[in-house]
Amino acid sequence: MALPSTYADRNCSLARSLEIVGERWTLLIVRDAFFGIRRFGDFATQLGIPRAVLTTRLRFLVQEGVLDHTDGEYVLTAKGIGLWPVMRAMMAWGDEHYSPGGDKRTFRHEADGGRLDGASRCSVCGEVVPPADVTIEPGPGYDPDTANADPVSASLTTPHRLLEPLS
Amino acid sequence: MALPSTYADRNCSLARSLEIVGERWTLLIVRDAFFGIRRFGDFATQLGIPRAVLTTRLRFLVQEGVLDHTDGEYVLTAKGIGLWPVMRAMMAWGDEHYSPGGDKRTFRHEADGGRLDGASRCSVCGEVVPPADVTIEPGPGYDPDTANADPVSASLTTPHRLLEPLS
DNA sequence: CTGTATCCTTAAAGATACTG
DNA sequence: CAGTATCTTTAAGGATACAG
Repeated sequence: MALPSTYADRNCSLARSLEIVGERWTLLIVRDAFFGIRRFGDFATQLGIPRAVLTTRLRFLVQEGVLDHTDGEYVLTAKGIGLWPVMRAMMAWGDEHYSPGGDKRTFRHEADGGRLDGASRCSVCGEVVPPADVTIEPGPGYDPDTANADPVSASLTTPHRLLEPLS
Repeated sequence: MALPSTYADRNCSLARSLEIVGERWTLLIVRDAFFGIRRFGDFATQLGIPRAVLTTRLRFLVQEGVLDHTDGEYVLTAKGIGLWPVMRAMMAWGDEHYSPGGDKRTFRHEADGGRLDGASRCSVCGEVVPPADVTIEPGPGYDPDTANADPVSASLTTPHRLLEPLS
């Protein structure tokens, strides 16, 4: 077979995680879920992912307990929210090495307005802040010119709290 | 085209990172580099990756400045070492949700023997420990039965310091 | 031991149209 | 708006052989 679903080395938790979220598109779907996207069509337009592929990915994430599917909405479960440190670590690395103008997005501790570092530690209170208490806004490196023009993307770049559905 | 090299949304540092390390096998190659593998043949046998694919991946990682290729050895650059938080976050998520017997591997602060959490924070001194000061050993959830039998894998499971070449 | 080079096969991406 | 259904194309897995 060409693309077996399993990496040879299952005795490693990295390989195991990659079997769940290592496929193409998957982490971008999870990211959008953190940013407030919940509906099939919104994922599709925001990501530009083929709808058939999106169907497969969403179904798999629901099956694995990363997303919950109720009333046509896909919402992160506690297990899915547990992926936040992964997202942040990847974003921080990308910002550091591929975004000379500064971070693409700024995350803040809603309670005190402190900036969060790559490990979600607040610059004001020093605590690690869970995603439910985090707000997102465009960062200094965000480039409006290369952003998508659709309404969904526009909602995404409006400052708001993580995990809350888009208005 | 089926698998273009670029995600639509480049205005996101996560998407940008995934363009570099989001391809199949790539993060496992980086993991093995952290664990001390440096030679083409060792990557190939440890991962069971087709040699042609390995060639492509290594070349790309060198081109992107994640690996340095000198004297037939592939070694992580500072930029590559910067991926450690990503690796750890993914391992921690996998351990939590897919390794009921406990963590597959234990990471310790070599200086004081403290255990490191998913953010590489030491349980003894409380500091975030860089990979060069970290030792790796099999964790409680490590299953020797499902481990590879080859000498390379055996070296990997022997307690040792990260980034040091295998003996 | 480090790669390249074939050749075959298949999963899955992309594009587009369509159904409930 | 949610999701299927086709159809074409391609990356990459698997096997194997070979060159420096």
